[in-house]
Amino acid sequence: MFLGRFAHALDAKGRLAVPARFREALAEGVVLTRGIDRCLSLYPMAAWRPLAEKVSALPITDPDARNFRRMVFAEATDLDLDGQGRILVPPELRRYAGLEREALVVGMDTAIEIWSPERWQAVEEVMEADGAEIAQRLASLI
Amino acid sequence: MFLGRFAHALDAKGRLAVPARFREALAEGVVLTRGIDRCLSLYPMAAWRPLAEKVSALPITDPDARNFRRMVFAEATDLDLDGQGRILVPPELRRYAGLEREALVVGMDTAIEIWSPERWQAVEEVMEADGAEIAQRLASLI
DNA sequence: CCACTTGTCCCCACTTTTCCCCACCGTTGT
DNA sequence: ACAACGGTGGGGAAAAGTGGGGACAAGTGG
Repeated sequence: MFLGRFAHALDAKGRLAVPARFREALAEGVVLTRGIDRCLSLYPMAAWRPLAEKVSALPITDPDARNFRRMVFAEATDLDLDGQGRILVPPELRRYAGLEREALVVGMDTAIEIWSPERWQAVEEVMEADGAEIAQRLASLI
Repeated sequence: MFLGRFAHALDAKGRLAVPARFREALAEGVVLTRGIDRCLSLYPMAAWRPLAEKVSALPITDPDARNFRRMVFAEATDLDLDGQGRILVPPELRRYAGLEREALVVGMDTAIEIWSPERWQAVEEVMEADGAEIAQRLASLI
């Protein structure tokens, strides 16, 4: 269970420290991939497998499904934490998420998201302004 | 589990280095063949067998099935990696996929695809433009 | 049947990148 | 105040990618 938001630095090599309290759940390996809304998603291996299997099962006869699979798997990377509990974020993913010197590591219960501070702030502002409305609209889904 | 996208050079002899992290899963031999959408597909032998059996089982009475079968098997090659972990891409397949100096080796979970950079970019552009819609449409299949 | 040409494969060497390890520093909690 | 833990930074060893030379085998023509 991942909770909380942590500001960590990306060093010159593109490494990012995972909060110590998350590490135990990630010891079996992780998959880092593009998230929606220009953030990155980090899945523990156990959570990634069922997701990957669903995508793999999409009909190969459907051109859109083929391309969708390509985007999901081509941009994903399987990693292990290094001895210091860090992950290496590939340059392509760094660019996608707009990460430079600083990054926010955000617990999302079953997975982890990684945000550039600027983009995160934009999300926060939206929620601050329209949070009540948004919650109301989602009421039917819960 | 094959993940990620790697740019590697085809040398003058038509050899292509397979990313080191993929090699272990390919040690038992591989089959290289035409993929859909003008890329090449590289299957570990263990994944190829059931696929070949499915294609073989297609009804011989159907003209499309006959042609599909020819396309799959006639251009397929079974290979082993050389000492450096490379495969030799036959000229005919190189031409089919439009490969020249550079190639992208793309993990697709259960298999590997090989793309010319130009064609891959075209796929990326489609997904950038319509990715959100496509994802939404496919959501119903997942 | 033999010589020659062509293409394949194996091996070695070089360059670049990756990753592993160690050391430092700040913060937290005792 | 001190110890321990978590985060940050960098140097060096090992591996990966690339290129080319030479041996071998197969196919072709005389």
